[in-house]
Amino acid sequence: MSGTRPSRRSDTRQRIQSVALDLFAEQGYEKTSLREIAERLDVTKAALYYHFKTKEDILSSIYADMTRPVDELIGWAREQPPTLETKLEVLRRYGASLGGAQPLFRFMQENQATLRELKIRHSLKERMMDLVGVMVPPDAPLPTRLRAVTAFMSLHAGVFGLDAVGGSADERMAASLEIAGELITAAHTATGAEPSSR
Amino acid sequence: MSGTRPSRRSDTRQRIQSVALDLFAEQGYEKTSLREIAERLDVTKAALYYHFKTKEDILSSIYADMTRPVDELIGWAREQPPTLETKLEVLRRYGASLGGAQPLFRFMQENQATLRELKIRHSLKERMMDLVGVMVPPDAPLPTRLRAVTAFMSLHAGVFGLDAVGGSADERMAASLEIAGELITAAHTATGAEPSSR
DNA sequence: GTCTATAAGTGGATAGAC
DNA sequence: GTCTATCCACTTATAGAC
Repeated sequence: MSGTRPSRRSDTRQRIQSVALDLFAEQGYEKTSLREIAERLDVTKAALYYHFKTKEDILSSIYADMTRPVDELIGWAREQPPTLETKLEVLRRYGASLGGAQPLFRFMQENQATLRELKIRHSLKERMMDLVGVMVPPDAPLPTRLRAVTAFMSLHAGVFGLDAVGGSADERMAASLEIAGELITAAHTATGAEPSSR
Repeated sequence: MSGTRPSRRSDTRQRIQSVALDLFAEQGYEKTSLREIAERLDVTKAALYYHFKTKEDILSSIYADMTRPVDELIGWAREQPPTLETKLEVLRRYGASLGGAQPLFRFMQENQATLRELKIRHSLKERMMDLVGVMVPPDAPLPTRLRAVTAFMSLHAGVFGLDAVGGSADERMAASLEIAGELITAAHTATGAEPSSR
């Protein structure tokens, strides 16, 4: 190897992403100005424009970089046999992904109105439906599909937005996984995979 | 009665609220300008300022006027005996409230970041916890409390944001109530009210 | 009760020097 | 790769006429 790759490209780009995400998550996208981002980095607005074409471009790049794990999870899940065990594993991995990209997911959940207007795949809904597709067949009855949706919402609830309910982050995650597991189990058996004692 | 009350006060105030809510829900709070609201009503910005002190004041007034039913529901629920039947009735009534003030609740769900900064009781979380307090005792274990939270989230999911899951609004509401009912039933029996066949 | 006019400021974005 | 300087559209909000 002839060195550590000539293009470390300066880490400014990543520092911008990091600071921008913090501010976006804290105050919302619209209320965060480029001036504010630049100030916190001790550079000027014009410097931002060297690295990113527009404000929206900053957000898009963060989004693309951080959602890869979830996309990989969806890809992985589609290759597995649709057993209950697979589905429970998806829940566990998804929960872990949420933890890893917490500020981004929190931002996405709290700024849906903004994201709807931007050209970013607004992901919350779309990815959710991809995941639901892994959990239950597309022709499953409505309550069954909704059960799957609710399972993922329970995970989201456990990871952010529920400090009010108390407990540590780990405890909340464990509790969420328990509830999500019950919902998916109910949905799974309802699809006729293994008729339960009903 | 000496007439229909002197102060109809001009319905302009209400028309402003109505148009503003539409736009807020459609585009988000920050992206909606007073000019836009005024234009759609064929009045000028200054006219808005006659009826409301600030932009935020418009939103506050909408909020106050439309969330009364939920506050009343919480009040009602607190006077009832905490039976399972009471709790299921709370779910039904809450679902109906959501339907009645759909644009507002959708707005609140999609603009959490904005609401956090405004001086409005951001209600989504606070009201949710009030309702949870009706459903399970404050000292209930974490998974039990989280089950109650998830039940309300399921109702929200059924009312808005889930066109992707298919079905009519009525069908989604019925399915949501079913799932929410299951979660609350589990939480209820878990608190020792009536040990189930477990 | 609604208007015109304008204040005072912020936003995103660009040109061009260094 | 980062800066200075600037543009201009647009924002909330106010003063005061009608």
